[in-house]
Amino acid sequence: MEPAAGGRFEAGARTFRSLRGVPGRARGNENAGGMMPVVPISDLAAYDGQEVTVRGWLYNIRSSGKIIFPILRDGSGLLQCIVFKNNVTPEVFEKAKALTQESSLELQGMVRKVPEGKTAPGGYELDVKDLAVFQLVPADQPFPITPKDHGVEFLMDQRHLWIRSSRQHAILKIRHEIVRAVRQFFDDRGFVLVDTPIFTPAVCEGTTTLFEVGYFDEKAYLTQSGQLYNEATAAAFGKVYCFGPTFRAEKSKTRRHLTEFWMVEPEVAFATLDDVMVLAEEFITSIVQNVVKNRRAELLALERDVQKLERIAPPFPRLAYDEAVTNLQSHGSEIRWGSDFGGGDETILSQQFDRPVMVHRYPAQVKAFYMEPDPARPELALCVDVLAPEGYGEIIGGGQRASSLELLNERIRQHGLPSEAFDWYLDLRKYGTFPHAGFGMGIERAVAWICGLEHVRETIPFPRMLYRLKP
RNA sequence: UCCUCAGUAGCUCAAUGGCAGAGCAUCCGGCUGUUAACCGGAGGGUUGUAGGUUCGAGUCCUACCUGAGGAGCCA
Repeated sequence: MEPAAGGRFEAGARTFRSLRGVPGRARGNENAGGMMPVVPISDLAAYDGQEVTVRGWLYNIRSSGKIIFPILRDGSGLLQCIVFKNNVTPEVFEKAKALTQESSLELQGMVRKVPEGKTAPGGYELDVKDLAVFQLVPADQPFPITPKDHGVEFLMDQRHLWIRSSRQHAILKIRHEIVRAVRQFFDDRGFVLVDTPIFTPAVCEGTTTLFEVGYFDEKAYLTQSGQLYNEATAAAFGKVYCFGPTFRAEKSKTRRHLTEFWMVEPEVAFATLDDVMVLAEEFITSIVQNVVKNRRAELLALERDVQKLERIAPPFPRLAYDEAVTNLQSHGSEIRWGSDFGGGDETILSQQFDRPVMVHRYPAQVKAFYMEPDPARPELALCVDVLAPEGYGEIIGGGQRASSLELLNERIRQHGLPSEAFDWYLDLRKYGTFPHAGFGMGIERAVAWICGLEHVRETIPFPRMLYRLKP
């Protein structure tokens, strides 16, 4: 353990000995100095009445003359510690008094339940016996994020520090639970994770702007979807998914946009549009219910209405594009048949239901070139968008893929795409073409909806947006 | 790219065209159960930048910079 550059390192003989025992596992570690286990704050309930060591950062501190309440944060939770002047040496009391916000430290003391009539995070507190500081944050350059209000610009500039705060911590733990549930859902159903490339030679969908990068002597583009490659891997593995970062160079400046975001995309051989609509509703239900079950404390910390999430279950309402247009017009929208929905339209639709609504069979002209036409009405595409409730809008887009070589060639021509870039993709229609379908879900939009956030910028550790590349 | 709004202490914000202020943070002092602790005191400013109007500009005008919200487009 090295002290940070320029930081003060306080180490008495006893302290040094205890600091040598760096924990490798969360529970049951003993530091070299004795039998005292190093315990993460989340596990403290199991150590009631025992002496333990805890390590972390100072979240806040309050004092009252001869009693000091340092609040410790270790990533697993918050712990109120108590330093009574008469229970510790004068040196320990002075060190506790001098602590500054986000200083790193190690505390030793006895775990006990919070007394009747008092409250503290976690319900347990630590009666401190000894204290060692790794680094004292200098008082003349204090931690910039205080417990009071801050503006968005300031907090985004301090994003590397902001993620230590309890609200951001809750959001990112829910993000992790969502990612875990996504993988579990597909893994449990026999899907194979087959990753798709991030450097790509050409446009995927042609409609949106791509980030261009130098690739030795040629140009490459950052992927905007793994879908075309998913179609190749589906022909090899049957049921596949890819999960990784996606890049869109759109100059979009709204609460729903990032230039770099994470997308999970399943693709299923021999599946139809109806099959993936069922898959999508089961998928979303599984994610939401996993979060409700495993991250209830974090949802409550965010003041999310958990009841609204508990209601998420199949079947989701299904709305044909035709019906959606009529519906929107009756709610005052000026949308006309043949055009795509605006953000306001999605909000109008999604606010009418208490669970995600699936809008299917859009006009082919507003969708990507690879969509399979509806055999009953060829002007429609066999596609679906899933709109999250409470006005959150589109979180999933997908559908059935065109399987005819002739049709794809025609579409590529119509869209003005360079056919030589798609020769490998067209091979999939030459060598055992097959009906297949899939969808993509934007992780950040799902996190924003499940957490009940105003903006997707809080759903990813380091957001990349139109006007933000740092930190 | 377009539209709207904003920029004053480290942070969040006040200040009729007339002495640039408060809360938090920091420093000093007080308090043995605090809960964004509280009480008393201190330090802290090129009012985003450059021009202009005026006896006088944080305030009005012009341009630019930075950010926020939205549109288009999208997950």
